[in-house]
Amino acid sequence: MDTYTVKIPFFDPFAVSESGQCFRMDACANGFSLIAGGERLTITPQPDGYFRFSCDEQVFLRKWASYFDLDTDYGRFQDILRLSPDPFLCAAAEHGRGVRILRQEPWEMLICFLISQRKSIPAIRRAVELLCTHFGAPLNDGSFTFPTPEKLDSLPEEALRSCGLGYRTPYVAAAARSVASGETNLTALASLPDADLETALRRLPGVGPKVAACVMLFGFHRLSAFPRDIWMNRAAELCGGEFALCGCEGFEGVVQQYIFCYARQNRNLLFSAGSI
DNA sequence: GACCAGGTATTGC
DNA sequence: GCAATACATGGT
Repeated sequence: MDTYTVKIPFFDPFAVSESGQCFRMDACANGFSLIAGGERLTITPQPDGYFRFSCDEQVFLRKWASYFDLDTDYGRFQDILRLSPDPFLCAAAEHGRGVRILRQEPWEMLICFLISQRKSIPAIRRAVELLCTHFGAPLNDGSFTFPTPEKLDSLPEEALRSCGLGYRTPYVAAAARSVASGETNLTALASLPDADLETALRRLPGVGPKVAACVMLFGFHRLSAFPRDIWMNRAAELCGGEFALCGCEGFEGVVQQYIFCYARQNRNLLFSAGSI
């Protein structure tokens, strides 16, 4: 088995797996394992900030270095947030220092975040996994890739519904139809400026401001996108209603991920309502 | 068995 | 415009 070991700053696979941006990354015996781009990858943490990946150097450099966004300087984000006037942002950034914005596939992000609305993260993971095991392509280790637009488009809605999609079933079906037919060309959308990309995504039924922002941030690497979810609203209340994001222009989405992880990890501490 | 979940579309004012 | 409401199903 080929492996490649490399030192990566500002990278914590656990933090990434808990960040809610991906739904197919799990803890395993050796560390963490994920499926993306039609392949499984295992990440084994090593001492002193090194990580061992289950692929050779060439594949890592060609594929995974980009996936883990190694060209982006997260140290700069950390430096800026450390000096933020908002103590909540300082704490969130420190807590989330190992989070990176993965460069995931737009199609997969579109479907995952259509499903995500009013579902808990465990429920999202379950629905996504059912979609993959039922309609994805098998890998040699018994797992499955994320299904293609053509595959989902070929299915009766009842087949989609059986994966627990509920009322989101027609949203997923319409997205599959639009992408498979070429009406929505996700590759072409990648070259649009942020505002036009958002407009195009929101033409799809079930894509509102929050889902569009997630697809932009996690699928198109638009780091300015700031998905406003219930965790942002809860956390913002602790900050007097709104976050002080001045100075964070261009990487608001990274800040959002820091806040998301921090708020969820400390839900009992921060939100004493208890029932959350 | 309530209650809530990475929201959105629709309706009514 | 903006507030209220329905929405399928699963996790806790």
